[in-house]
Amino acid sequence: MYERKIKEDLDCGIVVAMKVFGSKWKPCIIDAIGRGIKRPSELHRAITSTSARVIDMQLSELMAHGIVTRKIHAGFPLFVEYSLTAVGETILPILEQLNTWGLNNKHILDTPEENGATGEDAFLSNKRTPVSSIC
Amino acid sequence: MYERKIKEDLDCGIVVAMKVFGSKWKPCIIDAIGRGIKRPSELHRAITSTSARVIDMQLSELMAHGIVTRKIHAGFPLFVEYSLTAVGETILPILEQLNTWGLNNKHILDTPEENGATGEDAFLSNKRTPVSSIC
DNA sequence: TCAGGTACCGAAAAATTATTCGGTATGGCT
DNA sequence: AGCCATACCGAATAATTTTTCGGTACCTGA
Repeated sequence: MYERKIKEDLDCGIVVAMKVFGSKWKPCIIDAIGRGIKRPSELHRAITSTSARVIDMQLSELMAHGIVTRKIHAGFPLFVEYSLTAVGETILPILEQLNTWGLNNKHILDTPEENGATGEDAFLSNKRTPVSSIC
Repeated sequence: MYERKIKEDLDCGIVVAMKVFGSKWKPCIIDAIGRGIKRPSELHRAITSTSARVIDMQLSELMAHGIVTRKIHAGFPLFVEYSLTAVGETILPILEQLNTWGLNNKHILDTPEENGATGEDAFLSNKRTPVSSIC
């Protein structure tokens, strides 16, 4: 018989942030909306690494947490537009840092072996890649 | 019969960053080591929201990715000390931002219902909490 | 009425991640 | 030898997240 022994600690800001936008695709979706890709069909086309269903689900979670809002444009053609809330906007600079870090350090995931024990090599080889993500 | 249809896209820095330190406990571990909590037994005591096994496993992944190094102090008492590599250090400012964001917005996870559609209320109620996490 | 675009959702399966339990090994102390 | 503290690991299970498949519904123009 198993029984969960450990309760969550929501007093840690990092834990909170990871719960709100730390899933596999939410950062990419927030990033895309921040770049002006706002319609579901556009998002589905822009984020090709996952399925439309996933994007829809994550969008509704983001909406439930007040990160994005949904506006229905009636008329024709009927379409929907997601936008970042004021809170959602505050996530963008963090995503930019995450993206920069990832681009500068993507070699880490290249070869499972060969990790300079000191990390100095990796540090020196940083390229300071300009920011731009297309997940 | 299922068959994976979508391949990963490691050209997105955000995806890379999330893979390297985006798991449930890695940010807390990196944060703790950055604060000088370096011995496994210390980490186990400091991070009470998860088990020792998890911390050990995550540490070895962080080591494989060149984020931390392990030093064995022989003699008595024999003990182990983990330290951040130069690359690992570059993660700290990002964690600080994540923590600040989470502390400022933890109310988001409070009530599953009641989300101001605009997010303005949440924005105005931000407290700009000073940074400090004890996961 | 039918095709085509848009937006969405339910449910099952798969994949991933986290957790628990029960070990091993080393060295010092009594 | 027995006990304690340290550090670590294997394997089964649980929990969570992601993915797939197969739908519904609405509106328009042909």
